[in-house]
Amino acid sequence: MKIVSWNINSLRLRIGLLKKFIDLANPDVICLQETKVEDQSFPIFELISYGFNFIEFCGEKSYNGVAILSKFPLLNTKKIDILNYGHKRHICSQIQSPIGDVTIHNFYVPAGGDIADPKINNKFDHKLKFVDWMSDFFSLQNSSQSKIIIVGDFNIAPLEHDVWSHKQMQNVVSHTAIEIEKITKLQNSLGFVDTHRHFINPHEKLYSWWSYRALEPLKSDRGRRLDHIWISPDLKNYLKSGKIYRDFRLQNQPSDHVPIETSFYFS
DNA sequence: ATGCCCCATTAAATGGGA
Repeated sequence: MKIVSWNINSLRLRIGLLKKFIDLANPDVICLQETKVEDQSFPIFELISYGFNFIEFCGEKSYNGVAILSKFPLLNTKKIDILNYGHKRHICSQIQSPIGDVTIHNFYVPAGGDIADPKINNKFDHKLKFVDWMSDFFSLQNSSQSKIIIVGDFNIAPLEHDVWSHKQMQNVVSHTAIEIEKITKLQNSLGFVDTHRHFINPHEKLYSWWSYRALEPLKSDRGRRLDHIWISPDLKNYLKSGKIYRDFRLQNQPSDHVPIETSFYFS
């Protein structure tokens, strides 16, 4: 079973690129963020005809928006308006998968604005509270609801080599100490395994996002690992591989984020 | 060295991304 997370930065603009990715990677489940499309305009039939018979989405005009595309049945879909901001930043479903029923949560964590001070920057305050909400939420999940996957654009690069320069990024939103503290607390809330770091040594640079401002993003390679696929500990034995599609940053009209993937063994 | 960008909405700016 292959699961993908991708901040696509406008689904309608990049539906062709999504199909190209599907042809290449053949994923079973795709979680999208920043779909930027209202539900009545969601290209549901186009995606069903592309092999995803089970689709759940939660969108709004211009901003945010999340979706789950699946080849396996999706049950009990929930869309939580986290902290009541009215933003479409969460959707979760139960996947009837070959490795049993798995609950998948798809998050688009707020970017947080420019200034890393919650007292003068409301967006940063929102971001910190959003991650706190996630920690509290998963702290309350009991062990009977096992097999949980959380994915999405967390907008935080937690490790030293998740950014191109740990030193120069220390005061830049996405890699500040307070954000790293919050996301580490989230990871500990349920003992989540960071699936990409499970396969790739923490001393190796690893990114999933490169600024649009870079002329040759992969050459200067000033990226950040903002996108994540985490699993509850009971899924660890199923882990097969992790992959980040770096080259997708070089496609025509790319998203600034690339697709990330985690594969699981059957049985 | 996050700077020289990109997207959606809407009609030449603006808000948001990060």
